[in-house]
Amino acid sequence: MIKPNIPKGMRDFSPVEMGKRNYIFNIIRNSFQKFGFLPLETPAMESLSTLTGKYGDEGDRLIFKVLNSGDFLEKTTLRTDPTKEITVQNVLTQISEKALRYDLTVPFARYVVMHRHEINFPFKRYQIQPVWRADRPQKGRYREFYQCDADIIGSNSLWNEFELIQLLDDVFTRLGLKVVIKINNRKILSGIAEYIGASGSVTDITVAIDKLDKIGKEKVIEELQQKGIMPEAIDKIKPLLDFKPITAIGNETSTYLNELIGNTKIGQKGIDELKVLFEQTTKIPLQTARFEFDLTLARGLNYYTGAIFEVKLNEEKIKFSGSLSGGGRYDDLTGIFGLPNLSGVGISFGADRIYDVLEELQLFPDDRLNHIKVMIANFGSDTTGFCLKLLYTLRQHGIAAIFYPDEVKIKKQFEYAHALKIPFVVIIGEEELKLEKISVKTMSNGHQETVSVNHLLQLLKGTLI
RNA sequence: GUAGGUAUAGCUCAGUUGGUUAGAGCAUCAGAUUGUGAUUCUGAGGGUCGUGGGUUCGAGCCCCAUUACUUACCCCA
Repeated sequence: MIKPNIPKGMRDFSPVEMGKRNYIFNIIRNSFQKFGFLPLETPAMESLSTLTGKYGDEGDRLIFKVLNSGDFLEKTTLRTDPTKEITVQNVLTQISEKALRYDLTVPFARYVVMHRHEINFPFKRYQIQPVWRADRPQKGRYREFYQCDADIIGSNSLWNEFELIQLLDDVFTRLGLKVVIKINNRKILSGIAEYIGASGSVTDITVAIDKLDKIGKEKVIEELQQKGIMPEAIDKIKPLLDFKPITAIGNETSTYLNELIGNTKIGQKGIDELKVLFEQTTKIPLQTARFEFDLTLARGLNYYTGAIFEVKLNEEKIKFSGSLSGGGRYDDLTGIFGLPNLSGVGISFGADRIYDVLEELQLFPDDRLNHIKVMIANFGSDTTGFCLKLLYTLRQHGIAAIFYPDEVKIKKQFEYAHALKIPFVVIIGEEELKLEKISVKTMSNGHQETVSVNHLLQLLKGTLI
């Protein structure tokens, strides 16, 4: 006998959990559609070459590679070709040519390039699918998890950024979660890098700055030194490390930012973009989300070039450090696939993390989680005919109904209905057959009455109180 | 990749300086109640104490190894 198990970081979802997960997905999907995004799905596997090099060295390591089919060892040249050194990289390229998707953005870029002639730009698409990462699982981190992405590609307009901010606000408002939407602009960070004479190290600088709230100012400076940033350059960055998130950009902030970026064109553009978004959010305020500019927000993914977003939980009751959502503008994601100058901006919701947070805050609504409305109890073959007819009628009226299939003790049948949280149980025994009526019990309060079929339909449709 | 923690019934966990037959709650099943769940009462089943070795008269407990799980770091949703 094999002891049943599932691989590390993988999870089953029980019916109860699926009810909760669907609640989240439905809200997100509904918002996506409301904002005019169109659905798209891509396969679980992509060519390995599509994925590698897009997520940095760290990301490449976390891609799940799929072994080639057949006798892949026979086909390798490693044993016959003595000039080829046996390294992980060399072996890998010969035995694996496809991999599980690591996120939804890169497959989307690949799709856009492949279908560029049939797509109407600007293209707004949403995609809700699992992604896989060979990460060490821990709290809030899984090896298989769902991303819910919305991207607009083929438009440079800042209105897209603003729409995504509204979309974030819409989703988290409807989920009942208090969040803060943090925003920054990679152009400002690039401007700073250029000004301090370290343009080549933008990624190193952003990655280091991104760790600020975790490891503190001193350690960030240490890391910058290790990355080979000149001491005088680090001195110029130091004021940035004392930056505290703000909710509006006044004159004081502008002056401060201008000093940090010097006179760099790109830095100035970043500041301008930021100002437009803040102006918009004062004209059309967000429903519940707090909107913050955080100069120290960097985000690791290195394809971002403009605005970057991150959503964090803003609840006093619980601590949850991971981000619930994130995204940004990427100017040239499709360039690597041979389609340059196509700008896009997108966001991604982490459904699994949202689940964990809603669970901890007990914010899942009780209703809607079980969709079965009524169970017809089984009283034996004499009544089965009538029961099945009623079952058919109920379903014709769009009511989710089940018939207890086995002729067992009534007690057991009620226990079953109770365990499944089915709100109504219908009883049809000899007495009911004689009267041509049915008895219906409301499980929440124990009330039971004998009624006509029409009355039952009205009750189950909620038109009776 | 680095560093900790945990492993005892289906689940959550007790288990005294190492001492005789390893416990509780929940869950399951049966009954009190032959047409009624959630409450109450009674009873029952369920364990090679993760695995392998060592110390000891004696190990769930101490030591070593190993595996699995888990948390933090790195990175990220």
